[in-house]
Amino acid sequence: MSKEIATDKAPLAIPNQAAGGRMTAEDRKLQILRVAVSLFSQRGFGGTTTKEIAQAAGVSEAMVFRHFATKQELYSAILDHKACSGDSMNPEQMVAEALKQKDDRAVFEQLALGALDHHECDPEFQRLLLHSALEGHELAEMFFEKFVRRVYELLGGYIADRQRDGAMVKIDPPIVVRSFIGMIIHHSLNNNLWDPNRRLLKISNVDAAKHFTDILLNGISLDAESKPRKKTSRKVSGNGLSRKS
Amino acid sequence: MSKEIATDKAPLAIPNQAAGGRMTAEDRKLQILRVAVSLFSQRGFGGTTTKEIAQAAGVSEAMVFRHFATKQELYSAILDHKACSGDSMNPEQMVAEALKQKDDRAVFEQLALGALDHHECDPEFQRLLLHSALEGHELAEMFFEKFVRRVYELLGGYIADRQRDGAMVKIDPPIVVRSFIGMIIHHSLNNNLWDPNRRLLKISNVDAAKHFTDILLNGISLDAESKPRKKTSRKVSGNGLSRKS
DNA sequence: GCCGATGGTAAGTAAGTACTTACTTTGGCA
DNA sequence: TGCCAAAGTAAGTACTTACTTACCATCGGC
Repeated sequence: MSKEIATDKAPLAIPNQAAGGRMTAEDRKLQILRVAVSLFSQRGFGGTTTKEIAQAAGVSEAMVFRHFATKQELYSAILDHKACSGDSMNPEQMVAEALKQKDDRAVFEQLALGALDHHECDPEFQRLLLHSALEGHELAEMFFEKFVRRVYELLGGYIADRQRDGAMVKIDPPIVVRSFIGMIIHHSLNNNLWDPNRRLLKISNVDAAKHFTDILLNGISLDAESKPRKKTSRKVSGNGLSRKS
Repeated sequence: MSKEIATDKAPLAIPNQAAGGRMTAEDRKLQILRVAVSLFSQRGFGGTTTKEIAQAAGVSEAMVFRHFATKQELYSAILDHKACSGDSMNPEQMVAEALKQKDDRAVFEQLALGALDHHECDPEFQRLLLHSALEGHELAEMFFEKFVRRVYELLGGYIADRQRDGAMVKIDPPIVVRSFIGMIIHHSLNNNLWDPNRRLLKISNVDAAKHFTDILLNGISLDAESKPRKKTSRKVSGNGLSRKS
């Protein structure tokens, strides 16, 4: 009662040909891959059977194994395809111009908007990535090394630069990066996973990017008293646990 | 070659009695539950077999089914136990004092520190919750309703209050909450899932809580020029995509 | 010392599971 | 037209899965 296949016999997402018809090997392989992406992202690797994949693609199980030697190979092919294909976002070129001009607001806002849009139009990717991270799949590690680390270096480097310029407070740059990426990823995760119908917060990506950038750059406090803004890192009083009045 | 049981025959985490010995039903049930928590959090529901659970607990598979009628029931019992037991953190009482005194820094910092510490000493919970959210288990929804929503109401209410006081800029409170929670959860997720050996950022929970609070309250910019701090929500210039010099 | 309740098990079963084999259909082209 | 490589399948195989059944072992009370 819980497991229902998206399509019972009619194949979904046929690249080149009419439903039910015979396809070229390449087209069929791509179609199986796409179907598998959808199922894996919904149920994870262990939760998806090769039979389900075949059914959803409208072919026999043997066809799945003609194109992908093992289920594991199919899974890897998916993550490869997702991670390496052109639709993967490229942070460097996305903010290259803003970086050059040292336009802080544009740097952060564009990065946030790019990530939010990307996650919105390809929510499967985030689920897939989470599944593979939880299952300890090597491809999650690869994504981390090839993408996450790069973003940290890019943004962290820029922040260090701006600190030298005297334009930003001297907090360890990785902490700032983590804070900002945290706002973005967590927001996407909320939209895609926890709260898809936006019960807690309904906001456009553009506005979200703006506000996250606003908060990062300027904070939310207004009373000047609590803002000893100098170039040294601010010291929080004591342990911050019991300040009276 | 990939699946290894934590213990091959010696049971782990025996509550009351020596290994191999006979236990009371209650003790055994609790032990099986604990073992299952560990396995489910590592491999997820679909990725864990009842045989593995039995082996790790040092009993026969039949014992698992004596205490829990089905695998699903065991899973639910785990999430129930995790969500309802006393070790679940209570945000209200955690920051009650700080709220009363309107000590912004203490409110956010204590909440952050509480959450980070909680996630650190019980990393299984976060993994379990993610698995159940991805698998669409009802208990994820329950957690969301009973915990996440409450935090949003608590913090959001406080922020609205402080905005009325003229102490905070007028951004929609849920956005501020999402930003802050995002920093915290994402940081925990990095520590527990993506980067357990802290390659990108090595920082104590106390320091992390301080810095996240710092950033939220004060931002990172130093140049006064870019900070038109008035009580109306700041307007980001144009679309922020191509500002020249 | 034996007895019933309870903790515990060995050895199943039926329904999956990933993956294979031996076979049939089809479309393009010499 | 006829042929053959490639697309496709039905029906397996060997193994694992969640779950059962029928049977022991041990402990406390009489």
